[in-house]
Amino acid sequence: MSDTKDRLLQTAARLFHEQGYHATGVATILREAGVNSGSLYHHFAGKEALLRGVLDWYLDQLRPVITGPVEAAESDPLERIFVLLGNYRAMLESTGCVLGCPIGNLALEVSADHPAVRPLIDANFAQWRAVVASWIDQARDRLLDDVDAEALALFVLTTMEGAIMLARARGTLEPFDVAVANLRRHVELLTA
Amino acid sequence: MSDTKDRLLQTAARLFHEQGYHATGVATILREAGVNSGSLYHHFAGKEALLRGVLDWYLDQLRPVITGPVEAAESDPLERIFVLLGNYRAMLESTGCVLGCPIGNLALEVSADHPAVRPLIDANFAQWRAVVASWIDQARDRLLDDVDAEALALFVLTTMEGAIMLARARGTLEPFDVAVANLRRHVELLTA
Amino acid sequence: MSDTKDRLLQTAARLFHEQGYHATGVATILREAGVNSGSLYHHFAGKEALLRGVLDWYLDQLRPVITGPVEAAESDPLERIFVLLGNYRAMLESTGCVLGCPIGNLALEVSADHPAVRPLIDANFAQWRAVVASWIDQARDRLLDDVDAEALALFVLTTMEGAIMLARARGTLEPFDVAVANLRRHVELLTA
Amino acid sequence: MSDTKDRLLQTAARLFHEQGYHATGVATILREAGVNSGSLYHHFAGKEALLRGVLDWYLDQLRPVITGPVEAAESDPLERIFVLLGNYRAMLESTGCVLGCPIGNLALEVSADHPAVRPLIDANFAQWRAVVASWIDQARDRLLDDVDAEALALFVLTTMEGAIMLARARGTLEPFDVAVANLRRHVELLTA
DNA sequence: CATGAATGAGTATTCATTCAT
DNA sequence: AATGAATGAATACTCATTCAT
Repeated sequence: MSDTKDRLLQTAARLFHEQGYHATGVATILREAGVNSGSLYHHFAGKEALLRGVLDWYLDQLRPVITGPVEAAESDPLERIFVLLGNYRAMLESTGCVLGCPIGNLALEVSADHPAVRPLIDANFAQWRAVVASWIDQARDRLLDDVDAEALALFVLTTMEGAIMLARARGTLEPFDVAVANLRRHVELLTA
Repeated sequence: MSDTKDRLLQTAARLFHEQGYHATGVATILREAGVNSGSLYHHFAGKEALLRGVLDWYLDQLRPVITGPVEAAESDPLERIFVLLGNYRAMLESTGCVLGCPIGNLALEVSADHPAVRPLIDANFAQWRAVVASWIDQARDRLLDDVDAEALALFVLTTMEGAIMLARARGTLEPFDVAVANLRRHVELLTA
Repeated sequence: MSDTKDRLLQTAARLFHEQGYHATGVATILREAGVNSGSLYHHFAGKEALLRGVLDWYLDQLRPVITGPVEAAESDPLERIFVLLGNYRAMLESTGCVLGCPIGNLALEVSADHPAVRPLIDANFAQWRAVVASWIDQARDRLLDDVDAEALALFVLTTMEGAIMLARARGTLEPFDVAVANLRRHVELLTA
Repeated sequence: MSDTKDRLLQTAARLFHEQGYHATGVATILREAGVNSGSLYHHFAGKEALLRGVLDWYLDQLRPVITGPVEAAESDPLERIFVLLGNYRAMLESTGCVLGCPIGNLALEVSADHPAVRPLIDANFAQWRAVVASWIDQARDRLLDDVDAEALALFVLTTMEGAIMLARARGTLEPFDVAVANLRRHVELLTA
């Protein structure tokens, strides 16, 4: 991948995360990436294609950057869930509860009117969920028999996305922490 | 409240919900409300003030329109939670999983760069949560002693917001239903 | 004159002086005067008519407020010129060289495209010049025979307006003081 | 310099001179220059930056276009002053006393609320004054010993700016001619 | 592949003014 | 005389995109 294209993707990813898709102008991406407008349209069909490129890139990064390190750092499969959530908490904390999950931000803003983008957002969610499901599956002998790993993984994801949303709205970590505490209680009840 | 102002609020509420805040142009609001540009700025200081008006209006509507009917239709306090979630499901279903919670849509898009709006989003979440907490509190003798009504109400909210987000991203109701099923299981475990 | 009309005139006079005619919006005048838009158009035909009202008011004020006090404070007719210029200097000084002669500000901005206003600006200049000419005339026996009082009065006025312009452009009183020093020298040469 | 940028500068210079800064809309400049709105903001940061560009351009033009021809046409240094003033008189005459000094017009309108512009206006005045001072300096042996070339040059400038202002307000050349006659008398007295 | 000028519809907002009450 | 909502053209400026070099 050319350096220019890479710089565009990283800059766009950051700005879409910080400001959202519509609030981020192409001119801002170009300026901050140090790229000319002509070059953007050489590498991407337009702003939406750049967004798709960003979501592809997130998908590639998910295992090596997001879930892989959690697996390396924590061997207990159920505990990995809470280490992962703790990492998102750390991002919220270090940014004053401004930056949460980049996919979640885009999901609500872009799903409705950009049909070509929605599958990529869904794919990111699906892979995140699949990794967490694999962890739960590894702990299936500690869980009640009727626990569905895929379903519980989705519940982890909805909790995280909802928790980030409320933490951003409040401007404090409290909603995030309360939501995660509820989730932990739920997992404990399922392991009783 | 004047007719013009009311029409602006209702039109803006609908468009912000359907398209998001940034993707909705003032010109579109004016055209669909049948209002001249000058009149908007007679009633509101600007687009952001209009958004604040919308969020104030949502707050006023919450009990009479959202939670009140649930209380009228269902007497079991815990079951009310699932009736309420069912109503959001119905909105998703009738719009092809496009329209979910109007507050949640705005929370992620606007929290970061519109500091004057964030408290109003938080207030909407807080009041929703307070009503649900009051229901849980009414059922406290059926719940484990250590259940915190406020905390559990927040968990209901994060589940709902996360569930709507995933249903919109997928374009189907499945994630919503799976999340709600998890939540129901959680409540059942707390009533054992 | 009604209180409302008076307040409009005084507020408009101040704002036109501070910001200029085009840069002052009617809405600002109304807000700062505490008057409704309907009332303005009851008393004046429009913004330009308000400006004409201001210029009429300046003309009324000229003798009682501008030149009268100079005559009361200084008996030497030639010295009165420099007392008068000193008063304009004081206004420049107390406003950081921002506010000079209100008529001069408007003359350049409005003469070209508001033909109904120009005669009023000219009348203000003419009356100012007439008063100064009367002072010079009182000192005619101390001046060279060929000194034309009207002509010299105009020279005083051009010096003052040019001096204010340069002081505003520089942001210091130096150009004003230098110009007045030149003028004093000129008067001295004419009294030799 | 690109053709587009040049056309913008020349058109803006003309319109700012004819109508003033605030009374000239960006749309008018664009229409008369035959330039698209986007292009203006490619070359200039905004309307004020365009004004700064105009003032820079005036500064560049001052010697080659304004004072240079005077030096070529008239060898007597003191007489050059009156040739220069005569050129401004010709501009007033050919435009029905509407167009005077483009810098003076802007000085009063823009000095107060556009701090970034003021130094450029001052620079134009300063350079004009410096050229005239150099002429006076060349005639220093014909002038009284205590004549300060810089101070007298400023007096020439204030006279000219004040004279143009009054000629525009009156709509005739008479105030200009009277002011210049006074100035000529002053110079004669200094050469006695 | 890069450059950067050009495009022109679109943005939110302000303008002076009118008018029904 | 006063009120304040309504009017809609005009304001300065930004948008994503195109294209000749």
